[in-house]
Amino acid sequence: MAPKRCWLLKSEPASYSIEMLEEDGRTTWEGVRNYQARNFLREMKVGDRVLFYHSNAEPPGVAGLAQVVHEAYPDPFAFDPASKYFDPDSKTDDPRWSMVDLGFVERFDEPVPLPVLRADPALEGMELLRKGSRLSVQPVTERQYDRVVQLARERFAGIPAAAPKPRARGAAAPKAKAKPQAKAKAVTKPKARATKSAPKSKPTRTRK
DNA sequence: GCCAACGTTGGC
DNA sequence: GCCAACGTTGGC
Repeated sequence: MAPKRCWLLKSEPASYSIEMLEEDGRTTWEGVRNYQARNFLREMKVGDRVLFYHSNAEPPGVAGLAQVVHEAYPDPFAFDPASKYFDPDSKTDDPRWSMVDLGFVERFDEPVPLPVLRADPALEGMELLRKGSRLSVQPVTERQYDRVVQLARERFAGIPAAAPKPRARGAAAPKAKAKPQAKAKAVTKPKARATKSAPKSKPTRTRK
């Protein structure tokens, strides 16, 4: 089996939050209208792990985990003139935009805020932390992924950089527990924001 | 609300 | 192909 990759996806919680994903169990990730982000979507494989990031939130931060449950396929919203994701230049015989399906994995008890990510030396170089980084779909290394998860656990436990628990020789490494996958109900709800190449339709602004 | 950073568009 | 104008993202 191909090794699983790790990603970070941004969403405005007012548009689509980790809480909504938890409730839905799974969702479609339409609406990405940026070529670089699209290309990353197309690289995704079922089982890839996803950091679910809340942008334009207070505070912005990684709010939980998801996983890829369906690889990339043409984004039909690009063909729908009524959709805010409509792109008249995307033809059905040559779809320009792609989307994936995401499954809920876990909602952090508390999001890991952006300033905490920035302050962590282990996350130096992470795309999200680059000045001016706007990419809504971005790869992260496994090391970065694991570190963010660790930060989430530590913060809620209220302990500083915990020393690893001693483990009996030969004992299996503890697995990060994932909450049971909620029932797979298909939802169709625009949420991923991205640069519009389509002339109409503004993404929902969440505040100002 | 401000604005830096970035992507896209279109005139030339 | 250049690049100015414009629109968007998203932290602050």
